[in-house]
Amino acid sequence: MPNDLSLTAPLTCGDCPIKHRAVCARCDADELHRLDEIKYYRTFEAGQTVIWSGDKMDFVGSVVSGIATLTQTMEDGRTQMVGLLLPSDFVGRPGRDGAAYDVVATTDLVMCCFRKKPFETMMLETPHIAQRLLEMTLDELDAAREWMLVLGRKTAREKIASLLSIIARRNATLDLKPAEGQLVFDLPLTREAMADYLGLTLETVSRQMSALKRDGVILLEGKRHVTVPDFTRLQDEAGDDNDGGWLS
Amino acid sequence: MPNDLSLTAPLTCGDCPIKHRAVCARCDADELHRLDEIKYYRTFEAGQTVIWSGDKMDFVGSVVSGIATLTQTMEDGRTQMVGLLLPSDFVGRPGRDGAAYDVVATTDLVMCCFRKKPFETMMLETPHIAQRLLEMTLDELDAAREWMLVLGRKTAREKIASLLSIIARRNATLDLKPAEGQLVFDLPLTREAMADYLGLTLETVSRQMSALKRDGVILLEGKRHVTVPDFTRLQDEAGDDNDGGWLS
DNA sequence: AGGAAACCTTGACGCAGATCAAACGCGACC
DNA sequence: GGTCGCGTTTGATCTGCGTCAAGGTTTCCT
Repeated sequence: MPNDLSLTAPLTCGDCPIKHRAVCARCDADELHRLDEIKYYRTFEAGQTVIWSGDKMDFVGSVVSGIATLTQTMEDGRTQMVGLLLPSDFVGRPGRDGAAYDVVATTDLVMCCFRKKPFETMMLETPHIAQRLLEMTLDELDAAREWMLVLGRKTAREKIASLLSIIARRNATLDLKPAEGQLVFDLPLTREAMADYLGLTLETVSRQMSALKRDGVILLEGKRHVTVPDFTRLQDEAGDDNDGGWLS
Repeated sequence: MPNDLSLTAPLTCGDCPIKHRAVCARCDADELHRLDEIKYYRTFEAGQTVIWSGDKMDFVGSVVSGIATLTQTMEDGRTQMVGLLLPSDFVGRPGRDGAAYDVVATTDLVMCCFRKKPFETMMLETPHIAQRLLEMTLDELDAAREWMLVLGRKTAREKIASLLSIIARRNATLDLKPAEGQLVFDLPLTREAMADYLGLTLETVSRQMSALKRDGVILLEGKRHVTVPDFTRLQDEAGDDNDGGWLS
């Protein structure tokens, strides 16, 4: 039950400097070597756009470090974030030429890219890669659908809680203070980016963050440093899609 | 640019009685034959639940006729539809045992099913199937993300327009009256199901339908028979994600 | 035909969140 | 130090949609 908008195991490749959270058991040395041959790295500064929606996209790849967002924009300027790319997440779509969304680096970003054509031909030759990619895509689909529930049916406070849960869970290994059952992390998003993700305005996000702090649900030091209760740890049985349950 | 929550080309199989909207060019007779060997049909009545979220799911398959919905429900009863399954759409997830959503037949429904285990082993042996499935899943992902924009940023009126557009486009070949640039079809959803899809209440859906009718944007005969302007035909160049543009 | 159960429409009212507006904190740069 | 710009907070007000409630239609059952 992937509760996370971008919780997908990465494609493994030879010498990427990230610690992959999951490894594809089926990959053998040959495939890794061949992936290494067609890959290269790109770096972006915070705020830079990686790809514009509609642009020709000649690579696929995954995030090595930093954070990027996928957003859609309407003609009148309303925007909705449709995905959050954290380290090890995959971007791009074998078989499609144009990008479907804007991809923007919200922090400094390093991506491990594969040129699309050779990647595609390799996919045709090595079934494992297509199967791995299918698994990852299905996880993303689950995550997108879970987010539809958040967008369609949750209150502002619940939306914030859902987002903080996701980010906290992804960063858990880095910043966990296990003794206290709390997760501590730095928000990698501005209030505006949070609002774009949650289908809210930045003012509402700010107000609800203040409210959660006032109510003692979360701790805020400065604007970005957050402490949230770790419910995956404290009450693990209930399972399901209660997003922490930390609302009143 | 798939503008449609469930616009995916089907997996081909030998003798399904549906007219597949797209055919997998790579499938050869062998594969079709093998698919035929492990498949069977199931029928459901309107209102029946195909699978409950969390249940063990021992098959995958696609819709032959009728309409089904994928919905998620929170503990307190709030529900959000996360997918609409029209004829030729695929359900199920090779590699996962439990169903992630409730699947409910909203009309009488015929499904063409494949037992999951043999389907999976076949997928391992025939790469084309995994690749076809990947394409379909990527289309679904695009559709889900487009729906996130609808849920997060559109007004009630726009949401209704988006939904009617999608259904009209899927049914276009059936009910098109090309001379007049209009699409005519019968709504296969109750007001409540529409509300669940759009993140609204059924009252709001009803009011907005009445308003669109009053404003002359759509025609309603009875509660279900609808005529909408066909903007994909009238103003095709602008393209993009203007959902018909029939507001104001 | 009568009655019940779905399904749909319409009205009155209230509230969550949007909008408009002002001001604060903080780092960067002169 | 001053001031510019950006991100953020907070307040006042407005409004779209939810909520509650009543009544209408259609279909189906006895």
